[in-house]
Amino acid sequence: MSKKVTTIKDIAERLNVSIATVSRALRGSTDIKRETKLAVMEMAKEMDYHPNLLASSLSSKKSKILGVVVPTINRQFWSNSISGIENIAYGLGYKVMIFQSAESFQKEVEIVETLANSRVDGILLALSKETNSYGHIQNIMDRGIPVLLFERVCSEINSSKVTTDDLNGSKEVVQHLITRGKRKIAYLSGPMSLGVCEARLTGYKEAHEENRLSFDPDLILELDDFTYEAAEKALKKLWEGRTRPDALFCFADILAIGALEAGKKLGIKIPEELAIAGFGNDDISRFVSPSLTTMSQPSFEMGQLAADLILKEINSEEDLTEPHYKTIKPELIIREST
Amino acid sequence: MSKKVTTIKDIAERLNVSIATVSRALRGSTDIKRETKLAVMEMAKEMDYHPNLLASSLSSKKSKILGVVVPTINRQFWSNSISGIENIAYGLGYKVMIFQSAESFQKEVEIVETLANSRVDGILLALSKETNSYGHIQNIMDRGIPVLLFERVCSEINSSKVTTDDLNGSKEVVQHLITRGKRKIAYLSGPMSLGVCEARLTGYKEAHEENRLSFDPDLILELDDFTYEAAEKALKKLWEGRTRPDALFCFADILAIGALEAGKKLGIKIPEELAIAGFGNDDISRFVSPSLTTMSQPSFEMGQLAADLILKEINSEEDLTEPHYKTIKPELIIREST
DNA sequence: TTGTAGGCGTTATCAT
DNA sequence: ATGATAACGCCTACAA
Repeated sequence: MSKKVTTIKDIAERLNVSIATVSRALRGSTDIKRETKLAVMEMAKEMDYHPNLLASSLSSKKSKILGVVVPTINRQFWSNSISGIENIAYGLGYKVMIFQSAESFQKEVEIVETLANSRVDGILLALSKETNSYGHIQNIMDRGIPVLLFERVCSEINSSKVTTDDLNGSKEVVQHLITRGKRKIAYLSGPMSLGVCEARLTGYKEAHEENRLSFDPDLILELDDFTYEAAEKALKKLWEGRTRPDALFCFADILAIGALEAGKKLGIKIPEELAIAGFGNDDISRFVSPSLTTMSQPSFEMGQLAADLILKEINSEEDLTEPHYKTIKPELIIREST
Repeated sequence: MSKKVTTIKDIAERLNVSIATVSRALRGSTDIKRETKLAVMEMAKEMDYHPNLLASSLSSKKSKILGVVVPTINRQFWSNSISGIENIAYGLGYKVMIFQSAESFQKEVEIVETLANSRVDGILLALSKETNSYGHIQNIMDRGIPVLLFERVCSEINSSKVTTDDLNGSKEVVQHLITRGKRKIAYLSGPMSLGVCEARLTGYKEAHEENRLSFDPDLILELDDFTYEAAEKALKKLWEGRTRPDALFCFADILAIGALEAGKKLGIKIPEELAIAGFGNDDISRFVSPSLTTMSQPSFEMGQLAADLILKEINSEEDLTEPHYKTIKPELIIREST
């Protein structure tokens, strides 16, 4: 009993009209008689008709699907952004296909290719930390697929972009630490290949310059993994290093919390001996003790903005739309750890 | 300069072979001469050919896409499960389309319909908390689409299922609290419409029965929202209620942590005056203070298992495969809060 | 091993 | 307002 799936053709036959008419009626085309339209819709229901989106997409060359690529959905920033993207997309009739690159360049390349081959209408992408060549992205853009880079962007690609104001955000945190009287501020960074990391380093430097302070390059550590363990190791290294820091600014809350816990284990007084600040304002940051000072990134809104931008691009007639750049300001949340 | 996209037809023409040959060569069919195969692949590269997955799916009636529906990807349990699903699916050449029902029945219905219309090869679904009728699911199953329910399941649907052993897990936690000398154990539950919540309540009851203890129904609170705020309110209510609890078992870590923080604010000594236990072992649970006793759910593995099961179902010849039920045991993690 | 030809289910372009 | 009919790009018997 392989239940025959009804198609518009079946409906057309039963109604003695052409399949074109059925197609039009079903999609609410204007130039169609009220009665036929109703008849079609009724028959569709009666015959338990369900449109085949594949066929529709193939024919119309529009899939109504947005592809999203993030390093992982397991971190709050990313899952929040995705929610924001979905929120906007869904309202406009778009579906979202989500992929995780797991910080692997190879996987990112595969995913992007798959997405393109699936004929998604647009791709929202946050680069993996391994990514430092961009041919795969340029490729799909050349194929005519709109791309928007968000949060993890690069200057080599001329697409629309949505980013955090990392430079000023970072500067603000460091300024805050300086104001608190700290003078040996360490920076626990991610890999500098990431523009975000670099931008935050620049903010760190500018804050020092503006206060006519120098800083010890030894206090800048580049971590490969965003894990508690990596942060713990880094803290120990810093604490035993030639210049013992009196403050620690971390690239992400997860690192800050790893360091904070490690610091507590070592008996370091926080914030007196060592002030700690993070970036991201993950849920968890308000619950650790001492609670964590951090920059709040409006991740949900960033997702919304990104989706909004790319959808506008997709639905704009002209092929020649200039890429849009949007930067969102993070907000300093001062808590006990500083 | 609308760049013409090359198709297998173009390749065929350039090579003076038939479309069928090209199609076969590209998909590594066995009965094809080595040389022609190589020639085709070379030409494909030269002409910058990219397969159109839409067309392929339409024709083959296989999309190689799995649909996943969860309440939200913002909670660790769900994002971890999804990672597990993706992990397995990706390895077998399947893509994953992720949707969030946002706990809305209406949205769940729409999503399921969309997924079915997109001709996904299978759907992995965790019910929204609003869902208490299941016609939309039965429908797509009748349409021949494999469905697997995970974590949030129901007995009304006869599909494969992957669940946590909620009953025994819950019983174990409560037993643990009893062993600690607690006798007035409150249960902060989600809506009882969810099978998970009910199962954990049963575990709660059984633990009491096995210890020949009675419990006060007033100590069982049903929350609608999984938020810190909801938990805070609930705790206050319990604390001022007619029976003041000496322990609190929460349906999810997020509730436990909300209660824990609220308790601290009220000056309640944890665990002496009030022991608190959660469920899920979110990252955050080890960082709150006192750190949280909780049941660890292997969410990633559950996702893997779920994907594995449904993919087996999809790729099994017979249409008549019996649904599989798998239950995964959670593990008690004892920390300071009890 | 390769070619022919008829789908797959819609949309879109011309006519009428 | 409706109908024919050709795409859309690929797959797959069936033939050769």
